[in-house]
Amino acid sequence: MLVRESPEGRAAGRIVETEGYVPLIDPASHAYRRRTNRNAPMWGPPGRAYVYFTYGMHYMVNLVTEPEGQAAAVLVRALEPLDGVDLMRRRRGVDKVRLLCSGPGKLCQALGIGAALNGAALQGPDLLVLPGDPVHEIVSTTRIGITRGVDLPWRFYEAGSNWVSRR
DNA sequence: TGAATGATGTTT
DNA sequence: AACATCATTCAT
Repeated sequence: MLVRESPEGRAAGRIVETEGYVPLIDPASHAYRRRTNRNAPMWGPPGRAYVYFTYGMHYMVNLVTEPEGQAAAVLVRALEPLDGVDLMRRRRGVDKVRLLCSGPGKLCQALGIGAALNGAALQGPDLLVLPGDPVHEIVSTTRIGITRGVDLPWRFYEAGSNWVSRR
């Protein structure tokens, strides 16, 4: 479960879809080659967020998972909205709950995650990752929206979930 | 229900 | 020039 605390209130959801990105062997990873200014948080200590801006209008949030220097991260692609649904609606300008967090750009907008949270602690005042209801059956597929590393089966989602980015 | 497309700014 | 996307539009 991913919790976002802000002055506007709390918004939270259960993580139901992710993608893995690793350095050196994964051509789709921002950290494929080396440390750059943008991907620096991926190379840092685990337990922090890597937030980046893409397509001129969307933020994406990753959870840095491996020890310093290893640059692996998990992209959060979809949440099952649990808390602060009305706040999410306001931020998204959308009514249907199904559309609030069913994509990496959508959930960042719904939770108010932007550049200010790049490098933020995942056990901090603004972001919090907690155990949620367990995911019992996980499906793995190839990743979405990439042009390299297309055969690596590193997208994972909860079987039968209504909240993932593709039905 | 699905394919095509434009929006928009940073990175390489 | 590409990009870890989304909402809208137009076609089936």
